[in-house]
Amino acid sequence: MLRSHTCGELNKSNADETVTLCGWTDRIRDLGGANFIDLRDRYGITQIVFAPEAGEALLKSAQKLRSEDVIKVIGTVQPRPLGQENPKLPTGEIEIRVTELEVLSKSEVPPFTPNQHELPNEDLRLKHRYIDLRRRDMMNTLMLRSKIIKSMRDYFDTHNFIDVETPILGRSTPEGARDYLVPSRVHNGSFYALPQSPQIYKQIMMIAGYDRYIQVARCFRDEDLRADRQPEFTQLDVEMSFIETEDILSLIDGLMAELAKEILDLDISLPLPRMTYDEAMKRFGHDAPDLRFGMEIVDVTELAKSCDFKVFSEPANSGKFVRGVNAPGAAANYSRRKIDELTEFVKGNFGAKGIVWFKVDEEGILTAPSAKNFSAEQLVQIGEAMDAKPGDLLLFLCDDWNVTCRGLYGLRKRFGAELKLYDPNAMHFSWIVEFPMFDRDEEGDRWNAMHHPFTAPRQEDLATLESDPSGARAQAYDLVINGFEAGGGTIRIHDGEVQSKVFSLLGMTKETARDRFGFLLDALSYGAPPHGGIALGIDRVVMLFAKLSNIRDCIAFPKTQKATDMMTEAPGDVDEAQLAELGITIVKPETEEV
RNA sequence: GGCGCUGUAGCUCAAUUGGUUAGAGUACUGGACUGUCGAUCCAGUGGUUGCGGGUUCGAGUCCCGUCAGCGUCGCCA
Repeated sequence: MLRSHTCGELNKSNADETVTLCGWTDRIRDLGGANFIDLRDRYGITQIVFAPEAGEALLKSAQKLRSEDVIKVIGTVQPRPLGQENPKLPTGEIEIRVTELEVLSKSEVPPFTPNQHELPNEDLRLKHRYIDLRRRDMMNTLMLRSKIIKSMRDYFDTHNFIDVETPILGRSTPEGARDYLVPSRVHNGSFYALPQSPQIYKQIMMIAGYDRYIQVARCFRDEDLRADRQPEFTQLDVEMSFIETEDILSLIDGLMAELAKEILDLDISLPLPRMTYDEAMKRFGHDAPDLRFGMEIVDVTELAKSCDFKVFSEPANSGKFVRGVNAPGAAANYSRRKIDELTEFVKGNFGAKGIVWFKVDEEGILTAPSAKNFSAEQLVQIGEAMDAKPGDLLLFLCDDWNVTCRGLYGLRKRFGAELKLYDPNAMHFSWIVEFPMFDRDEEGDRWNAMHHPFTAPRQEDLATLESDPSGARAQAYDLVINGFEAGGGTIRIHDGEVQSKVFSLLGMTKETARDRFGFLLDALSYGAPPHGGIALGIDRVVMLFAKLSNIRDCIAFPKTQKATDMMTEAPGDVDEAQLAELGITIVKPETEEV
């Protein structure tokens, strides 16, 4: 070891010890006759002092040090002079009187420093990630991530789970997200696919009799990025045999309670609240609602049917919906111009036609340009339905179910943040259960699996599965934290007959099913236990526990929105020879005529 | 693919309705300073205003295109 101690551990009890420290020079305070340097490593900061007593030469060489030089110093631990302690540092009551200095590595002038107050632009941070990762915040986050993953592993180990690694090079499956493909050299023209999740492997582990499996698994999906989505991400993948929905939920309940306690010292009461998918869509317009605040959606379609205001009555009487939200106390701060902005927001993002709004005045009366279209009684009824109080702003969308859901979800989310309707430190865990088995294909009248084609329907929906597919509910569940889908899973079909029914509803013939999932169907036919599982998005869990607003900040080397790595500049070109070996020719896209 | 925000010194930002030589803090360079801790003080270097076009007597500012980062919709079983 080059060092005897780290920069975070020395205190008064080490007084007079001779120590050797290594680290990066953080802040340098050169007073001419004496030089104070904050020496930094992962563990903390220790002040080292170059005093004239140690010799002119030493002081001179210390004065040549600059930001981010890596040095080794030998010196004695001394209590700081009275009144010179730094209460901000755990090591603040001591300092190191340096007797020897060795520069291990000189640094160029860095484009930014880990201690600066204003964070540089994100592209610069990503390009020089090795400097960004030196920042205390990043170190804390990555250490937190490590701790969370260790807690997860410990929890499942205690519950008798086996950690099994599954292949990264797999086979492309046609359902779901786009695959990342890897060309085969040995089989020119054939490709491996990187796993979107270890879904099929973990089911096969169940069939193989490993009844409790976990894996911290890297997953890959070639889809567009978001603040909470990266093309490669990490899942805590779990699967169990001989269990029902209840077993998975209570297992994960226990994990969440343990994490909340260990990481945040937070007591959460179990079982975590549960809400059906239908209820979530009705009350919040989304299957991952942020339940840290209210502002629920209210359906006033019935009221709207009988009023003279065509914007309300026409959609209401033609099978569409009039639904609204109450933005509490927002009337004063939302001018016509700001409401116009909200209108553009729902038009542009969710395909709504516009917003009908009312402000509630001091007497509790609804006022708006469109109010003249309503009788006084109708306005009162609307106000009551919305639980309107003086100063509130009521916003309505009149459209089909999906547009009202999406638009009001968007408005609710926006108001939640703008009106600070929740404590940003609050943590709300809940389950959304009973997802539909199928949803309608956008183009044709085909059914799509809402989760994946191996998801089991609820027992009580088995009989009507084929007669009423839209009413069939799945044994599927999502864990939602603060409005983020933190995980999701299902109980799987282990019965060949049910599986065939589902395939045929999805428009798959026996032959297609066999072609696509033959190996799994084979496996299922050789003695498959009832099984199910869940996958938690570790990046998102860490983001939420660390109170961050994007998952890039809890990933050491994340990718940009265009899925590039700014540090390594991946993806990059490869040699012609490499391509030739793989039998690949690049077809340049035709340049369009101007 | 659509929409939006951002892009000015190494970094973080400013620059009035489009108007003189594009400023400040910090970093950097040099100097002063023996108790600092976001050290202080003095001086200095540092600019293709992302890139390309256009409008104009004149563009950091307006328009068009383009690139990059971020947010979001589509997409993500």
